[in-house]
Amino acid sequence: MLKKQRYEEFVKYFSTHNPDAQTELNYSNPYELLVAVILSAQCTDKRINQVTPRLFERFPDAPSLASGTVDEVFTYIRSVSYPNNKAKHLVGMANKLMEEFQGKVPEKVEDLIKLPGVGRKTANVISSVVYNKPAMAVDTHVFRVSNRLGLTSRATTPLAVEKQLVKHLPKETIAIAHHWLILHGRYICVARRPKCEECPITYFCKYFETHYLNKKS
DNA sequence: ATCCCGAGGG
DNA sequence: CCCTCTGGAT
Repeated sequence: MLKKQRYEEFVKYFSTHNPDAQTELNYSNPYELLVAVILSAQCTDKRINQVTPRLFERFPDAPSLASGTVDEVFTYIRSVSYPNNKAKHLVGMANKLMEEFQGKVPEKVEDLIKLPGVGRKTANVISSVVYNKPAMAVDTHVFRVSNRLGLTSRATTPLAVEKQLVKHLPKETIAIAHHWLILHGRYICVARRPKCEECPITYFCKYFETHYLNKKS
C-alpha cells in the first residue's frame, strides 16, 4: 500500500471511530495544562493526574507558583519521574511567565520553547490543544506508531516525524491526529508487544504487513 | 529489564 | 551526537 493511501485510511478510520479524541491529562486552564505536560515527561498520565489536584490547589496560577520554592514544589511531585528537575523547571517556568509574558501562557511555539522545562514536544502540545493550531507534538507514542503504521518512513528523530506528519496530514486533522496516535499507542500499539490481534487498523498498517503477512520481506 | 505524552547540558 | 535526571508499573 502506498503511503498516501495509509494516510487516507488513517484519517478515515479515526475521524469515524474517535472524532472527539483528547488528552487524558486533567486540567482546567492553559496554566494547568502547561504544568501537567511538563510533569508528564517519561511518566504516565495516570500518575500525573494523581499529583496535580493537590499541586493546583497549592499553586493555582503562575503568580503563586513563581513565588513558591523549589523544595516545596518538590514535595508535591516527588512521585513522578525526575522530580528534582521538574520542580526546578516549574518554578523557573512560572517566573519567566511573570517576567516576560504577563503571567499568561504564550501562544507561539518559539515563545513557549523559551520557558524552562518546555521543549518542542510540550510547546506543540500547548499550541495545538490550547490554541487549536496545526502543530504536531511528537512524543514516544507518536514516534513509534507513525513509523509502525508506515505514515513515516526512515524517520529517526522526533523532528523528522513531526515534519512528515504535518506535511501529509490534512491541516484540520493535525491537532487531533496527535491524540489518535497517542491513544492507539497507549492501548493497542504498545512499545513492547504490540497487540496486533486486537488492532482494528491492521488493514493499512505497514508493521502488520511486514511482520504478519509476508515475513520473508 | 523496559517503558512511560522529554528536556537540558556537555 | 551523547549523557543525565531518576519514580513507579509491568
